[in-house]
Amino acid sequence: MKTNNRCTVKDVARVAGVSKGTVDRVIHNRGDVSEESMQKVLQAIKEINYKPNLHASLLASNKHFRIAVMLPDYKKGEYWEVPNLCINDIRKDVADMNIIIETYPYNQFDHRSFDGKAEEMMASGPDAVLIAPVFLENAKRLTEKMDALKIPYIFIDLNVEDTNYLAYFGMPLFESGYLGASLLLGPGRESGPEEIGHFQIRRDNSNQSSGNIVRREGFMGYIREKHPDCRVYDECLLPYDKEYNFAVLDAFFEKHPGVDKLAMFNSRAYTVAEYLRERNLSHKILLGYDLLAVNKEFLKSGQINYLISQRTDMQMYKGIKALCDYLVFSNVSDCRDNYMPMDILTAYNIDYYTSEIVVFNF
Amino acid sequence: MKTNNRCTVKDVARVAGVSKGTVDRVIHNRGDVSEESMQKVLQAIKEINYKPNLHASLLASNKHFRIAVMLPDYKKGEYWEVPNLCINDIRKDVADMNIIIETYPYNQFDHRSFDGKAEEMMASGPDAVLIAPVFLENAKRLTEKMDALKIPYIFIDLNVEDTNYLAYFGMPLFESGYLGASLLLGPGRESGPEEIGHFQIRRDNSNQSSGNIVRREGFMGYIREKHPDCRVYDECLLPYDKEYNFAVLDAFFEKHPGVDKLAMFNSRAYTVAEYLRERNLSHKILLGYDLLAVNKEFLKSGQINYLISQRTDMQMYKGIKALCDYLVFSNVSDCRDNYMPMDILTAYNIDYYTSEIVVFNF
DNA sequence: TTAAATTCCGTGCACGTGCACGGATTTTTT
DNA sequence: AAAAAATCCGTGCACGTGCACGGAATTTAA
Repeated sequence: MKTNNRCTVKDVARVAGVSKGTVDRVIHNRGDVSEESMQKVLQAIKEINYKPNLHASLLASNKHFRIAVMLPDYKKGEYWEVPNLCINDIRKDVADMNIIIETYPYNQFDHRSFDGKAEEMMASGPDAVLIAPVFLENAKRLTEKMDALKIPYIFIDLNVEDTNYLAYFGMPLFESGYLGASLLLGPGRESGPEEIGHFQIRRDNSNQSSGNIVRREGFMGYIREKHPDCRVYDECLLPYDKEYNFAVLDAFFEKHPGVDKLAMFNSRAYTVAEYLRERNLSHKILLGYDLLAVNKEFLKSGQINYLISQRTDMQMYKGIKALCDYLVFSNVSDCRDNYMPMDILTAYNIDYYTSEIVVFNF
Repeated sequence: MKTNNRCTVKDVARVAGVSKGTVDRVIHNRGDVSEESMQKVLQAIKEINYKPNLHASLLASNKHFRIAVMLPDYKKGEYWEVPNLCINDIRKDVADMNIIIETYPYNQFDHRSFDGKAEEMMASGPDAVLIAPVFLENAKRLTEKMDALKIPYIFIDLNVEDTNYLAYFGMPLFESGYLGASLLLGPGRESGPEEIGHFQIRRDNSNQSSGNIVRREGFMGYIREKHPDCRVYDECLLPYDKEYNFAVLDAFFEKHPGVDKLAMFNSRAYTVAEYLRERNLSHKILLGYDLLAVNKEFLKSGQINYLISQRTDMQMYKGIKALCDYLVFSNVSDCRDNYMPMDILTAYNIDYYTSEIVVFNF
């Protein structure tokens, strides 16, 4: 416990032989400074390695930044629950830094809902925006308005190409499919034919971006490269119709009794896991994505063998952090497209898969 | 961008009908306050939901906390390199919070070095200490001195039982062995005999804590439970003697030609990986621990199939954060023993295994 | 040569909290 | 009853930066 001795504007002023007002004008290049004084001040700053005191600065300039967040709304246990819930934590974490977060949740199945919330959001006049752009076209239209007003924005989870986004944080989709195949087939596998089942969920809205297609490409890429004699059978399920799905799966396994390895490229692996449990087919290996609570249960009970996950809360934190850096310091990260780690989860490491976030602002 | 309107001590004073000095005395319960005023102030604080302004506080009480860090010194590419290097980042990240980090690196092969650095460290009079206690006995003796001076301390990576540590951050060793076995044997394996090789590194200093023994127990636990007809053969290597090790391995595989799955419970899987490459034995499955640069290379080239890793930098961040919370707010986390996630790394997700740290303090 | 405009710069207050000092009131002692 | 002690509390300055105001010095206009 000792006392501070970092140098201040007053020190800079003394060294430069000017007043602290002049130093201030130089630092915030606010004009009204002669070239001579400017050079003296810059020299002094460098000489004594002056760094502004964040606390004094934040205290004196008593301003708040407002960040708007547009995420899909959610039902309990669904994919978007975690990012939504973690907003509250983030809010607390950045409150001390004079940053206010406002949310504009939209219906992920209704693009008009997105447009409505976007309008509402723009009307509030935010300083920066974070968006999960489920509706690519609508999001793209929104970017044009933000560009016009010079409001910086960041994409989460999905990316909208050819826009002026400040940064993007998400999973590498192709690679996550590739990784999935490598897990399902395992290392040291002798070559030879093998049958694999792939179940997708039918989508009705073609405007929605579908990362699953890219994942499947990655998956097939691995198989083509490493085990070209493997065969993948696709089948289509429905989001919530258990009876229908069970019938489809019964038919599928009757037709393909040799299929022991199963993959799903969305977050609904629990659908098939439920089937495997009820039909006593636990020997089949099932791979899924995203750590929903129900997926976690099936992972622990053995119906799901691998889950590939990313820390969705981390996307949020990194996104907000990037916006803060931009707003407060005009810092733009050198890396626009940021891919999150792909975490491999099994029954034996899932219990220790806790939050990795460290926030140092008290 | 709008202006702040959070309430201040002045507001509390007004509501409570006292002066801000009295409010201050209540907040820091520094005595000299009548029971009556105390109650009025507490009531007022609750009523208007007063939260102190961190920046004003940090600015006014111009004090610095000093945290001492005792880690093993390292050679490039070794296990302790990452924690050591990340200290510099942490230092920057906490500098704005009036926290100074001082390091006392010791020789991890010489317990007298530990004692010497410990003495030096204690002489400097730190406010808190973070320790990686490679030498359990020596660390234990150090804790007694720190207890006497009421200096809080935290353990990293290894834990010293029966001490008053504030918190511990590390990998769950037993479970990491259990997980390793589950990966090596894979899901959906039919029961039947199988031979597994385990290579340890000879240690000469019994005072050094050895997590590897616990890891092996976890490994064997899985095999006993799930695949009791598997057989594990142990073999002993030396840290740096390539010629000796190759001879040992040659003999081992001549004796046990059926062994195709290999495990090492320390960070030196690269030793065996090098052998496998030179002898063209890439079909054997090798499991190791800890993401050294050289292990990463062998992972990508296929000689190592699985690495189980933890984010060692995260240990450091969480440890320092816990100390900060204690020093600044007297906050003690409800959880003393904190186990880090066990990350499964393969050739196909390693490239995206980047730092997950988000620091919000600017 | 004087007045007006321009350029440049110093002064001083505000932000909200920590803390030292000393004053006012009450209680205890002699 | 007077003096001493103890208890309680208000005032005011300091922390380092942001920013507004106005003054001094210089240049331009009249």
